[in-house]
Amino acid sequence: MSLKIYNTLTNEKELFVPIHPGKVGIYLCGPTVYKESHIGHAVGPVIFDAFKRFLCYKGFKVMLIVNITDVDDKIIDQAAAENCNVRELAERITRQYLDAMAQLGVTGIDQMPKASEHIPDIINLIERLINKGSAYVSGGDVYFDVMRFESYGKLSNRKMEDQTGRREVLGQGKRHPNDFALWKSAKPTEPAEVGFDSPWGRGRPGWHIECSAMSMKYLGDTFDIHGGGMDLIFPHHENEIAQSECCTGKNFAKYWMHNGLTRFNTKKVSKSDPEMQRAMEKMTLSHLLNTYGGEMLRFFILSTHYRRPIEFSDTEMESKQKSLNGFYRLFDRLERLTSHSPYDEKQPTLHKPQVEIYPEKHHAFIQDILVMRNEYLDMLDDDFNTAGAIGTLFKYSNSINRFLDQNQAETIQDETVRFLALSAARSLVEDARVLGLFVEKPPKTSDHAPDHLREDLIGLLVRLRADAKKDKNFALADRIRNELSTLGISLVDHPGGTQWTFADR
RNA sequence: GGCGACGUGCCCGAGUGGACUAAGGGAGCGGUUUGCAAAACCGUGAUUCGCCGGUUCGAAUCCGGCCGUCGCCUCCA
Repeated sequence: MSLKIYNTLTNEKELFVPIHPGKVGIYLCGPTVYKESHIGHAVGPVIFDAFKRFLCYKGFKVMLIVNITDVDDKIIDQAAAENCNVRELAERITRQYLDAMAQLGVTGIDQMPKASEHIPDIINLIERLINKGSAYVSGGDVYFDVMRFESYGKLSNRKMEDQTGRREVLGQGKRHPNDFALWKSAKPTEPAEVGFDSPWGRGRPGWHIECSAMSMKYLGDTFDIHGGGMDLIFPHHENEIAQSECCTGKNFAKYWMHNGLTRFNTKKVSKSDPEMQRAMEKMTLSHLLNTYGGEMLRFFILSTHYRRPIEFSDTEMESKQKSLNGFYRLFDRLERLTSHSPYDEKQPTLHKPQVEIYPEKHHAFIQDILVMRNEYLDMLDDDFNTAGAIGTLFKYSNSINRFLDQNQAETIQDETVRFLALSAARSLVEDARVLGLFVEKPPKTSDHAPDHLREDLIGLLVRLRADAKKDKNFALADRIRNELSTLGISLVDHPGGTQWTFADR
């Protein structure tokens, strides 16, 4: 089966045919770095990282670009509020964002261009637009002239007439209310570090132009897929299309993929919504990664189809955590049985030609697994249905556990059964890795163990030893004292009880 | 006001014309197993997919209307 994806431009599921056979260029709109990133900012990168892995699995050579918008009004405002340097703020937030991406296993981004480092490209693009008559200078500002782009509104299905109903406000020096800034002149109150020299005086780029400049720089005038959150369709992506296509005279992106927005209490998670601000603490990436870990968050995001809204809540996170643990337990079970880990790439997966080498009574199980592999990949081919694909991963897990139970794998030493199950689990892991799941074995020790755990455990042993002494089981009592001693903990009995100390104290 | 999305069992969530007698997960209940517990496994749950009409041999799935929730039109992943 071949890949179909839903294209916002046509409002249809389309067969995916890359512009250049075998190669795919993807541009995803990244964050504006002015406040700590929240769960919503992880959705796009996780989905597109997983999508890239899937495309690579299918044999495409993929270039994935995610931008960082580090020149923007909001960064200036926030820096002023925090009384810090604009560049420093942007860099700090960017570092946090990159750290979160690493924890989420987002490894597929080839370039993360920053707006501030592409000012010449942006200026060049604006100049071309002015020369073509699609943009005009007004004071120190430059505006895009939407009347010059016939198909303005083709992405968001908006008609020009509809627009004027709500906001009649004709911006300072704008010819049409929908005209948007390509270049904004510097204001006297703004800090010096946010200004750049341009043919129109000192200033900085408008919001949409950096994405046009950077996407075309890295992927060419026309590229395969442009992605982002659904809230960007208008005006951001609409404006990107307008300015890019006016400039080059060519189609901009062939497919537009928009992910659903994350909600909390049915409302969109947003940095700028004051009501959301109060709940934001538990939705920042740093908090979520600390409490749940990267794989769990990734699993959570991919458990919903990308075009749907994700309903975030702690109870749902906990529910998902439990289901994810089921996979870990299965992997542990196989490791106990075979002394090999399903994470180990040297262990074989299940393949069709292998069927005959196993006894006939196991053929049904093998068939089962092979069917699931196909089902899994079919799901991903159908508009990248990761939710459905993860559903089949659960079926895999159930099937393997059942096979082990039925063959009493723990009590009957049947290496065929055990290693067949291991191979099946290896297939599961390999399939999951197409989405970037189960790439690495999670650490066994809990990072969240409280500091007092060590003391509590010693206390427990001391109490058990007291019970042993009461039962006159002095052999056990002495053993506990001796073994603790070799661990550097001395136990000293007093009439009132037992006192323990670390030997080095 | 304009544009758009969504409404599936207790919760989450796939399915978008026939294999749906609606996947899967979490919770619940009953069972197998177990010294006990946990885990695992088995069984159980929507005669029904917001409501009302229509198209069709056939609809959760297409069309129309209504209700509800949310998003965009100002900054947003």
